[in-house]
Amino acid sequence: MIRMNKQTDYGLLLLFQFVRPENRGKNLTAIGLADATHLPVPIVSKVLKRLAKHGVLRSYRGSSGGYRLSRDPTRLSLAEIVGALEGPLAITDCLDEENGCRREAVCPMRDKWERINSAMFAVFAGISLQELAGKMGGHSGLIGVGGQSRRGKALPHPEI
Amino acid sequence: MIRMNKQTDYGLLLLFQFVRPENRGKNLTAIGLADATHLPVPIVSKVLKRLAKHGVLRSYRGSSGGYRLSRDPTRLSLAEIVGALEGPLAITDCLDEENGCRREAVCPMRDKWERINSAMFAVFAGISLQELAGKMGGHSGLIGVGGQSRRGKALPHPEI
DNA sequence: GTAAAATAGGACCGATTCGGTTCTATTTGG
DNA sequence: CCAAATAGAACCGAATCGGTCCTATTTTAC
Repeated sequence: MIRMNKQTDYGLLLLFQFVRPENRGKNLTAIGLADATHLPVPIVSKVLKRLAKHGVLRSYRGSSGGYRLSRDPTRLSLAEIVGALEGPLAITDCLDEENGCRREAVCPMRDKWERINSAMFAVFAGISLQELAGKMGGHSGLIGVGGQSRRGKALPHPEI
Repeated sequence: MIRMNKQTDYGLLLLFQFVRPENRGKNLTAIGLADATHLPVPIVSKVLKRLAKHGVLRSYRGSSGGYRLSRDPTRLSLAEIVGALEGPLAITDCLDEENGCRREAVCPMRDKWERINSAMFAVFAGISLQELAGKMGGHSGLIGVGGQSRRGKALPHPEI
């Protein structure tokens, strides 16, 4: 019922690379990351661009360019990352100004969806990239979750 | 990032009808529900069938047949409803026995996704149909949410 | 100042999924 | 036996997804 698309999956794998101690403070390039993760370069590039566009990564052009985290991984939330890769959370036709339902005053669903969505968001917002990337050591906001991507035949996750 | 499809939306609207006091204990038919909700009959029928197939509703054939809730609405969770309409929660290629990632021992994502997924599930499991259908009176598990369906141009939600 | 290395951004395509419709059983009650 | 109802599957167009490719643009290094 909740489906995480593959690019989100790839994106997290890539972001983990940035958290590795030996990579802290370095610019990582699309090619280098593709090599490290064994993912195809075009995909890596596309995902990185998207992350940069939404402020999760900062990009630097030119030779010796690349990407780095826009912030300390303790301050990058899963909500932000997933939001960058999957589009805005909780866009419902109900809430959409243009096509949306014009019967807010009567519609019984609207406020309920809003509340449910906030609860979901809170779960994601409470998990930092650092926690995700870590060895699950320190307490994380994780209560217990399981996730996905449902279509396509995933490339196996390479070790990071 | 989380997207609820339209049938789930319709499904909840339909289920709300079953919770209305004047409908308690009655068989409600697809045609009757379509009329009450102003949704097209085929869609209503399809959604009801799916809910029945997954045990949210119980169906009765023949004339004077119809549907009713399989359980008291206080004991039907949103997790169950959404699961019925959107398919199993948290099916990831990672976890899929057939095509899935064969590197569980190494893969850094698997347990994290599992935990995140469980957290999401817990949010949905903690909300009953009764709470959703209610006037938001008594305390509900809802912390605050907002939701959606992103494609298609939704029919406006009729009053229930 | 020029070449090389890197990102930016969008077009594109096949495959899948989604939303919705329709048709044919099957069951049940009168 | 007929009518009313669900069961279930096939089907179709449209939108989305996963992935590739191509053409700017920017920046560094020489």
